[in-house]
Amino acid sequence: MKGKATSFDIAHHAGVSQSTVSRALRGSPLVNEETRRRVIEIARELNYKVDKNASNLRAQQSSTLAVLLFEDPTSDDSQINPFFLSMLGSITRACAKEGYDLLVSFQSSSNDWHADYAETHRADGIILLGYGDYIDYQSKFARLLDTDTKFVCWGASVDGRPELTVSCDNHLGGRLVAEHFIEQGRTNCAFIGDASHHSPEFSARFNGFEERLQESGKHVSERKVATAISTEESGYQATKSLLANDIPFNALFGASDLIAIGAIRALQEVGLRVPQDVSVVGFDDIAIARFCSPPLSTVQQNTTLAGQMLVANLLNLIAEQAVDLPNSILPPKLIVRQSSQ
Amino acid sequence: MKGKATSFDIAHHAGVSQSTVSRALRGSPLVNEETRRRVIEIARELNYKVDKNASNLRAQQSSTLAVLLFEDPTSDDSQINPFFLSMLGSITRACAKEGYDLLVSFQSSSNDWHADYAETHRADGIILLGYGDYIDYQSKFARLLDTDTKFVCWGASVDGRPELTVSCDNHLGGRLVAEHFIEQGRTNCAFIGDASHHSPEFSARFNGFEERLQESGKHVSERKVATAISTEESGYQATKSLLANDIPFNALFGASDLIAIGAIRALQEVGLRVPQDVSVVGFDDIAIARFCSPPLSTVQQNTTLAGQMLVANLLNLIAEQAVDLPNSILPPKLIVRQSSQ
DNA sequence: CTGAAAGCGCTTACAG
DNA sequence: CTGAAAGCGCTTACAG
Repeated sequence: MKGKATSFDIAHHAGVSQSTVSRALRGSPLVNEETRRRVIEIARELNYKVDKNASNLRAQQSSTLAVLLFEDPTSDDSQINPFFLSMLGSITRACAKEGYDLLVSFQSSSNDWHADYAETHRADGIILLGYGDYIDYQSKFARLLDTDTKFVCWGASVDGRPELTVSCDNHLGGRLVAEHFIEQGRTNCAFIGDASHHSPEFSARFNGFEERLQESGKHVSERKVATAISTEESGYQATKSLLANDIPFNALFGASDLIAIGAIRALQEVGLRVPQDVSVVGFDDIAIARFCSPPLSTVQQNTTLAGQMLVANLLNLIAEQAVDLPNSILPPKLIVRQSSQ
Repeated sequence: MKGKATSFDIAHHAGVSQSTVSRALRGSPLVNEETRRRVIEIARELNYKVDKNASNLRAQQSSTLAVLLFEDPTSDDSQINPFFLSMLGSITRACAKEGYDLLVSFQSSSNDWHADYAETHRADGIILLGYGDYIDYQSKFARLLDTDTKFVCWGASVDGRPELTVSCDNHLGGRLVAEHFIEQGRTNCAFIGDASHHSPEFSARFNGFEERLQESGKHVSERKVATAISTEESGYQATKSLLANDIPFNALFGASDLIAIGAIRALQEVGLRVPQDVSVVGFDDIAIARFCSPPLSTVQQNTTLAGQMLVANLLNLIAEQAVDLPNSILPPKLIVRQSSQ
């Protein structure tokens, strides 16, 4: 009878009805403690485990969340941004703590999302992760809202539904970087990333950065901004193109760590020293940042907290409870390492 | 009727029986093509999706695999070894390609594994990932075998069941590193890792390394071996303790990249230059290896292939088909970077 | 090729 | 506190 026992088997052995077995095992108060003990004991002996498919079907919920990790369309297929991998880790832990299983799926952001986890009852809700095109997303969000799918999103905000988003205070993060450069007297700044409205997170970082600079009477010249997606290679190429313009700068803000690391490679390649000639700061604080050369200054996002909040907010949404908006914006923290001092 | 349609609804609209709807949607040949087209069309209109809980329950299988990532008991809770994260990525892709969903769970290797994914029918099979204590694992493997759970394991072999393992040829990997050191005339070697039988992968790397050295009439003195688990900090500490012995060496093999990176930090801290004074090679080729300072030479494991094979072998196991053993050992590849030349 | 029916293994009103 | 019964939404023999 290896791994095959059903609640009827337990009921038979315990001399009670199958309903009672179910109640006892689910911790229902409607069951005598002595009976419960006996049922639990027998269930253990027979190595009985509740069949999740059956209980999910009956209870019309799956106790499972799904995380969709969508990748930049042009990014290297094999390399996932370590930042999101780290988020994935904290989401996994947060789910486990809440007694939920976690389904993981990678999606290329160019395709339609396989968002039918909810519709097929495989998951009660969905967590969306990824840097991508904001404009592109809104229609996909609309489809999710249309099918009444419960979801929360990291970073990109959903039109008119701020409670569906958890994000870092990217604007403040950008300000912190500018402040740091100002303190060092490095105000001839370049920015590598995407300052357009296609990348809400990157542009918020840029806007905060620019805002703080302007408060000091400085600003980032348009000619010192180059567009890049969040990969090392893209950061490298964008910086190369900037250097080709032959316009000097003494500080560079990369919209993500991967971009900043690529930028450092491009700078070093033409003989510029980091930080002596150009001070470089990234964003994310991925594990690599500590170990690259020179160690990278960056704006840290608290992924542990982020994962917990994504899960907590999603579970609230599923339970149809109000989600506490103000707490869903996490504070960034500047980490100064050698690349900027 | 948003997202609520059942197969009966489709049947009603299409003027056929519910059985026919099910057959049509599952691609059964027992259905007229014209009928099928109509059913599919109506299903799309009504945004009907098959309820996975119901179909799983009825068909007694879940089309889901679970991956258990167990972590070194002493490793930092927040940081998962990037190597396994990368494996996780390739497993996720491989699953998707096979039409399977993937559940992810982190387990601390000290605890009992929550291996009841199979018993509760949440997953058809389990993939085990992690560096850990081999001795400790055998009893856990025994329990899985006992409950007739389908599983495959990365790295650590299961007593008497070689077909359940996919791994890198760690012994050959160790040989490659020794060969590289010999070519450079760096044969006064140290090893940081765990050469005991508790860590089968690490000790295989060590044994291959030692074997090749001995073929050249050299060997690793016991006093130049220090034990470490796969974290940067542990590699750092182990190297410190080795340096404290004041026995010189001019080459160091770290059993994993994280260990090697910690070793480099320890070496540089006491003023030893890498690679001029000590040549360093790691194992895994995690993303960080390319970016650390100096860039780390290492033995690359093909995680994409590894993920595919783990999934393929597990699916074979589930289908009760013979698993092709010889192919389950992947070739390692030496990547030479600055840290060793 | 199609339909009526059984049944997967639970949860949960309903009735005591 | 307990039991008999209905039913979650499918898949799949069985009978045409």
